[in-house]
Amino acid sequence: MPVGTVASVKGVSQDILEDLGVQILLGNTYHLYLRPGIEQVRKLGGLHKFMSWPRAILTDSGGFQVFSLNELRKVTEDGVTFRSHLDGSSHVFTPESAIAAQIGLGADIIMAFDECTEHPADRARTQQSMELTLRWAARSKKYFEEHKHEVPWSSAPQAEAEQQIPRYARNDKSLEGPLEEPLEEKTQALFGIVQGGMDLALRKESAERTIEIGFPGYAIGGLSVGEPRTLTREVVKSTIQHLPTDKPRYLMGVGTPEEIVEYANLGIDMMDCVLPTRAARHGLLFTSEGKISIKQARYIGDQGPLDPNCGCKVCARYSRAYLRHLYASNEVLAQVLNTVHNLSFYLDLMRTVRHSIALG
RNA sequence: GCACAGGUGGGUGAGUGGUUAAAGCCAGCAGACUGUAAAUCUGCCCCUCUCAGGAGGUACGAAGGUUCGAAUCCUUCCCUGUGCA
Repeated sequence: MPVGTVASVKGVSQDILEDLGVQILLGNTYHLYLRPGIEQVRKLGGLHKFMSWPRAILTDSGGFQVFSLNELRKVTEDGVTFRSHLDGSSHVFTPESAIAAQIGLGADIIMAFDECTEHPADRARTQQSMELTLRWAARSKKYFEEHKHEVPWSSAPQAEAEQQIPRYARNDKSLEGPLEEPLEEKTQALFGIVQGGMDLALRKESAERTIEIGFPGYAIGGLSVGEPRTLTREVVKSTIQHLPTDKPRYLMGVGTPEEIVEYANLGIDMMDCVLPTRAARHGLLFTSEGKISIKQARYIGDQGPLDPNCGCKVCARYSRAYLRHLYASNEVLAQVLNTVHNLSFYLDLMRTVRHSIALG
């Protein structure tokens, strides 16, 4: 899932994303809540319509932002008080308001409001944080069940609503990949999030108790927060065993090309990461032959394609020398082309993974 | 020719007697980036050694001088800009 935090995958337009075969995008409740505002998006017909994205969207609840904004926040039992990174104004998110916001945005998949436990954290702190996330998960679900029919597209006039119905509910055959039976109810899907830090026992407990609350999909959160990568893998490998195989299992916030293959191999169904898009903007490109820092002087006269084994439009058309020049010249086009390539590389990789799974 | 204003490291531009190999910015080089406060951030960026902490050399237009000590003060010269002839 490419990340489009503010209803924009930085550097590329929606038609490019469609051409790349992107099936689902990530958006962020926190950012959209601050600007342009949930009510504004709702009035404009929901996030799909607002950003003109006909396929699926997943919104993150804002739990992670609260974590990353760490000097600007205050966590209590009820929720989180934080200050806007835009203007310093004070706001409160609770499980209820985070879900209400996500209903207002109308994404296909929405996330329970969680606390992303910082790393490192001792066992007591990790457990206390995990317990809080569990209580918030129950509150998230309760609020969602009571309000899930209020999404913009479900309350819109029929014709318009049909257009805005998310892809998974529409059973859109034009998209690649096997499709399951359409859901009976045309509502959003609220996923729970497993926490528990780096403590495997707590991870197990968090998984079991989150399952007890009951969600149509489960995420593993609280990773990629500064821990060594080997530890991330260990926690995922252990945690996933406690999650049902007949529900989507979503690992939040990873990873490198090597890692996403590894995690898929462990059974992870969904992943999101800013890495391909951010790295692209910073001149770091992923190729079949490893990472390439296109800003390096060695590429100044390199007439070859970025990745000879890549079929993307950038590799088909432009040389490394040109891409380096665009980057060095600070051209916006560098960001566009680099992002197109990195996303293309990631999506190709995932297609290969799906193909491999299909082949057993 | 005269009168002002200037000449600082690849560029720009601070510094106007010692704590200055000389701020900042740009360019250049390298690195980081993993549920996006990120077109961002970090390091290097005169030369030579280095046990990486440092050591030595050269340097603020040129040449002389004053001084314990000069990019900073003085003299002459060269050059640039502007104005007047």
